[in-house]
Amino acid sequence: MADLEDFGDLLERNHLKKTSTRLTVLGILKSKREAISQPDLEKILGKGVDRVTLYRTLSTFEEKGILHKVLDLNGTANYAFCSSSSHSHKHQDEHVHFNCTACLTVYCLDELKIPIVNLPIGYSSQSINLIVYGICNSCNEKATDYLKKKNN
Amino acid sequence: MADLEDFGDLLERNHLKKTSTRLTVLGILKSKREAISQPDLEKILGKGVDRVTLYRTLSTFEEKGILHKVLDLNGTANYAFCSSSSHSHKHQDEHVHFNCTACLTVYCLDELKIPIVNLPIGYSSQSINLIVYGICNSCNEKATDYLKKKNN
DNA sequence: TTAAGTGCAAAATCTTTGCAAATGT
DNA sequence: ACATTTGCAAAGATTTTGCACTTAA
Repeated sequence: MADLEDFGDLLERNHLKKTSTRLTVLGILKSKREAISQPDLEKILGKGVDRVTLYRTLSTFEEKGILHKVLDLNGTANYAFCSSSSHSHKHQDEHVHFNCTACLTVYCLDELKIPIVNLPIGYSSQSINLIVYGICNSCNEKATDYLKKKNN
Repeated sequence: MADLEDFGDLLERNHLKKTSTRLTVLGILKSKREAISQPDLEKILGKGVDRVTLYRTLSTFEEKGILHKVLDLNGTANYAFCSSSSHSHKHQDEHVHFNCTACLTVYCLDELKIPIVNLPIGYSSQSINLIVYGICNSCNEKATDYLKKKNN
């Protein structure tokens, strides 16, 4: 699998050492299109990885622009792989996020770009965050299935 | 001042008792167009108001749709008066927020409505949150003044 | 009077810090 | 070998809970 190689490159480019925690975290996040919270990552990783290390790993990745942070409904930080992370050092994640209020998953809708906002005079923009709260595809389907069953 | 009366009405309409903490908090938030964090409110209120009561006051107000919660850069909850709070029970705050990365103030840009987002099939929206990070008018002016002084 | 709201103490979470030991280059 | 990263313990910060007391209606 070339992915591990890619992660190695990615870490190297960012002057970070290629440690197992870092590779694992990148692997998990790359494989999903969801943003995952620190507590959830902790569950996935099991107790092989120290919580503090995870905190540090995530904030390092965020500083380097490898991951971006999305705050969900509760203000919990969720992390997702930056599709543009290979391009630059800059923290740019100008796509829409979707937070399902049923399953709490945070989706990165990479294809949906954030429209331009005309700020009042004197205000200058550094970055933008647009998050839509609602019911995701999967939860909507579950609800539909449930109703079907009920009516049969 | 008719405001206190208004707050009384507002509380009554929401089946909440007219207590001094609630009136004070509403007064503070109504007078600003900024969203204020729990710690900042606590500072303003002084130790006359218990921290726990403040937490409960804010979350009650949010549930009732009297205040809306905006998460700033750090994921800290900031609360602002809902301009539409008089209309309905629904939590609708579809305007843009601005979080200054210099002074950390969260502004409600009520006049800036959030553009419509076309979600992928199967996703349904309940509410939307758009927050722009950057430098606010006041901080930009301070920077300009500083440069002027420096060059004279 | 009495249900709702408050204040205090204490628990539960969440996040950061300091430092010695381990690890990648 | 040496700077970086990790793990642990502990501190700090934030938020919630339980319960007796108080207050608005």
